[in-house]
Amino acid sequence: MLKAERRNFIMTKLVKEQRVNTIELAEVLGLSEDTIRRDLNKLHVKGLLEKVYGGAIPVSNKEENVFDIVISNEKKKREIGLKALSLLHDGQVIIMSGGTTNLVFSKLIPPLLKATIYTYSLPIAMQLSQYQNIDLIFIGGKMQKNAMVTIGMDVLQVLSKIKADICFMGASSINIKQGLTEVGYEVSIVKKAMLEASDKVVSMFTADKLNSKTPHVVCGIDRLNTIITDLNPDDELLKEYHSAGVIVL
Amino acid sequence: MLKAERRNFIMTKLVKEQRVNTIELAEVLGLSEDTIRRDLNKLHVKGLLEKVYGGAIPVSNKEENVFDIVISNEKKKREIGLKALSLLHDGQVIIMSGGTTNLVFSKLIPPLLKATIYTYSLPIAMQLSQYQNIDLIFIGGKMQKNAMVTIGMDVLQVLSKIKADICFMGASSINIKQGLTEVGYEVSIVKKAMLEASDKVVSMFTADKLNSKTPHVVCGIDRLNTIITDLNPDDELLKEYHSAGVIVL
DNA sequence: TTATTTACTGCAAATAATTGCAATGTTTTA
DNA sequence: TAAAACATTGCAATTATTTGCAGTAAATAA
Repeated sequence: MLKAERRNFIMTKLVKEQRVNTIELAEVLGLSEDTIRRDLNKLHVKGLLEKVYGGAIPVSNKEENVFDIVISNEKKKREIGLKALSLLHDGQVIIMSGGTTNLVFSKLIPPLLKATIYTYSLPIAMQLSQYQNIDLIFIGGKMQKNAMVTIGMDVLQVLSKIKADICFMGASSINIKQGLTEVGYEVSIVKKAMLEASDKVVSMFTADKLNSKTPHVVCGIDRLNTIITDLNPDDELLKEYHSAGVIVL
Repeated sequence: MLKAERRNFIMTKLVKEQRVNTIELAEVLGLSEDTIRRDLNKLHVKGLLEKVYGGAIPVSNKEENVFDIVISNEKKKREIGLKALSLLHDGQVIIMSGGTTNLVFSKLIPPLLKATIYTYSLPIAMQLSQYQNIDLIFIGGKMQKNAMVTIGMDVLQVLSKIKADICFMGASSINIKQGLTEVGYEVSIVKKAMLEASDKVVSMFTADKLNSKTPHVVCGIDRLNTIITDLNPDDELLKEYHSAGVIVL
């Protein structure tokens, strides 16, 4: 592990847990406490954290910035996104749902791809707005604040009027029996409309979502053309999905 | 393997794994570490990666992060925003245009304000999405990428159907004769629609926009109820506007 | 206060990076 | 075509960085 990686690891842990402990870090990283302390000192000098006796905490006066989106499991999500790139082609009409997996994917899109992309996620739209050859259409409506996506009638109405080649859909949970399920009712409705509007449906999610369930059904797995996870496609966990006729990447 | 190929290989691996290790690369490519280091140096000089002890990591893309919005004259814009706060009341229906002045204003809104806000700007929507008591409606449409706002028919259609109490409108340029003018045609059209949809129009801009002109007319100054700048309201520069019946804050 | 835990400092060993140099291969020029 | 100029690569010597350890200092807890 490179030093830079290690410092990243520390910062990520700090953001996630709002504190880090010197001894614990030394154990986890398999290094001496001295080294960890030196890292913490460097990060402190850079103003990235506040050192305290026993470890470190986030810098106190750092005002909460809505534009800093914390992505968990970013590495896994990047692997997923890289696999998904093979599904992109010039000229496609694409619908992208929200979620951090799709956000990571958005960052990996080839800079010169020519495509039309519909989305209803603010962060994804911001990310995609940097691509010069992409026609980007934001699906307006009432904002669901925590997820930063639009929901409701307006969204459904727009989706009912478009026809896309492919749809990249995040997932709260998936299992063989119920298929794709969502935490929120409104989001499940919107996702249903996305399905209807797309020829092909690709669902991307980290393996921890496999074989879990949330309240609102979106669709059975027979409705999915492709699923992409961070696992090897012939992992035991994915066997059932493959048998059910889903392409597993 | 050509040198160019090799460097491509390194860059690809770097993007995929977010790190490369000198020794590992030397093994994989069957070359000495020295050669790899020379490659990494070249790529570093070209700005394609960040060299660190033991290998390299991607260039810290903090600078080109779309989520980091650079705000010029932030201090002045904050002054303007603070003045504008007096115009906010619970229960209002508000339309907010884009621009960094409005973005700064958005950050200053009292956390508990109860209001309905329509906007067509991605950054402003992201900012406003943190307020729990604000009903936020994003006006969808085709994205204009540099400004990160939606434009076009869809936007006009939504605006034609709403009625707001107040509209906070940024400005490219303003002068006594032509009034408010814009750089882009599409944006000027959208702003006209905003005017029509609002009882009251407030325009906020830094003083450097005063007495300047851009190609596309939005409206005469008689159409503005209030203008807010970073100047003192009875500054000489604002006299004419005051005489024309505009409230100057 | 004392005991205990945590942090800092200098030092040495290990690891990595840089530099000059020579051998080899490639391109340009006469 | 041959010679010269240039580029690439690996090696060795030198230099720089990182790391853990030991001793000591500082902070916290009892």
